[in-house]
Amino acid sequence: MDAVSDHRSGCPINLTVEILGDKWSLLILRDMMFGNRRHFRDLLTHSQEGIASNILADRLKRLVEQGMLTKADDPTHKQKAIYSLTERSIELVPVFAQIGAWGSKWLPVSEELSIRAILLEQGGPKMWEQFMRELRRSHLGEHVYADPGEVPVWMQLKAAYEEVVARRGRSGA
Amino acid sequence: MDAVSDHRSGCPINLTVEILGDKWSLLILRDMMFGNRRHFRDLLTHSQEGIASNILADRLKRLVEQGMLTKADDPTHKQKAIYSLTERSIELVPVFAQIGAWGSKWLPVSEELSIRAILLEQGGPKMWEQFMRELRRSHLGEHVYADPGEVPVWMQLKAAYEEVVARRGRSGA
DNA sequence: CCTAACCAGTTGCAATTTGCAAGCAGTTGA
DNA sequence: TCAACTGCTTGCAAATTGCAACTGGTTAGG
Repeated sequence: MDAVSDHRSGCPINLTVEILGDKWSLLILRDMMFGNRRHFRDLLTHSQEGIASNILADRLKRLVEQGMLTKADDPTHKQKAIYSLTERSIELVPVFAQIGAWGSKWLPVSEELSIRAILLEQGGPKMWEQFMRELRRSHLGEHVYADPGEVPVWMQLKAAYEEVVARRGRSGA
Repeated sequence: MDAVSDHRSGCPINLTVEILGDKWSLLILRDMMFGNRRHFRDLLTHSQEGIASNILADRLKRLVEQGMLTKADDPTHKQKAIYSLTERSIELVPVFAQIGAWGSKWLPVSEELSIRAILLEQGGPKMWEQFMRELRRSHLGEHVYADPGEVPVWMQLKAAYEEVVARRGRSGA
């Protein structure tokens, strides 16, 4: 019944690794967060890295059990399930921002896939907070109204991505 | 020869996961960074989570290959190897800080193992930078002099940890 | 000099996890 | 009515993990 029971240790890094420390969980959350994917097939067929369906099913199940996601019926389709981020997974935004910044600096990233990470890094905690508010609205159904003067983060990220893709399409390979 | 060759995708999150996305790599870096461990035996026998020697050997090899660590002979002992962090692994400090903060908030951490994470979060980017300077000095041998007025971060973390341990020793279990 | 402890791993093996391809029952839209 | 789509499941080979024992060499103490 101890906080440590069933875990290798009570260290916050270790406990996080026990949940997210595999080759796929973080990528699924990334796709839900930044790619706006909410359905199984959507995650499966648009996966950049080519996740297998059995792995996806297993990870979704685990993430739901761990409180990182919730699963609900889609009212528009009897077979469809909608997966949503929870508050605890939404609060991974700063973690994603730092990992994205680190990866963009040190690893052989492709330009069109790293532009969003760079933008998110430059935006800083203020932009992260705004993005988390947007995620709460669409995933938790919170009726928070956005500042009418601000451009939604997801829209900024989308525009930046498409700008790079268009530019590369015109000139390079 | 492309940036994507040999990788599942050029996404910074994915590339980071390919390096650190397993149950042990991040913990080894954590122990080197925050536990000041530099030798194989040291990492093996003081591992909170009980890593096996073959896994440790494999991960150290991989981390060296990936440029996250360097390995050198210890001049005081012919059989000893000294492992050091590199600039790229030192720059994971903000990532550790965010993960530690997230884990401390959402997971069943033990108080004595999370106090350092909380302190590092409260310290913010300024403290992270100072800590990275300290790591550069001891792992990269850089001759950067610390501001004489500031208490080293590792010392602050150590003091906070010991304070919790002492307090819990007196009262609780 | 002898010996026990210490050094960084290695080896063998069983159990678990992964990745791939194919398949499934039910649902929907044309 | 039927093809396409829904979220998975199954079977199986390959890779990875975890455990325990072991290795060849080094060093400190008596």
